Amino acid sequence: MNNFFDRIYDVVLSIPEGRVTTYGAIARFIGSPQSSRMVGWALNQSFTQKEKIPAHRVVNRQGILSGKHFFETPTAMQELLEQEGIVVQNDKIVDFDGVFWDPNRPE
DNA sequence: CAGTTGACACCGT
DNA sequence: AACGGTGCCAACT
Repeated sequence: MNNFFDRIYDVVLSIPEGRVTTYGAIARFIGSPQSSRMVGWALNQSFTQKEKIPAHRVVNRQGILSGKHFFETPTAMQELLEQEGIVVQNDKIVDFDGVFWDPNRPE
């Protein structure tokens, strides 16, 4: 079925609270570093999936909340990240490097 | 069945 | 350093 997406979901769900990851990191984890776009696609479908995907923990390589527009409210993603303890400013994670979590290198 | 899109990333200018 | 254009894989129309 969604073998590809399922793997992406598994990674996203593996993101610890207060941490975030990038599309490139996930794409590389699934074995397709060039398929970063697929990660975004999977997260787009994540809303249709039964499983709850913390898409707010996934940002682009710049640490910018690129998908905030996809949430119910444009501020929902930022609010959620702030709840996790992540500092977000101007739709961008301030200490992105500090909260960045690599699926291939969990600590 | 074929064409276009898509929450990105990387290289070149 | 910043901006623009190209490349990638799979799904959607």
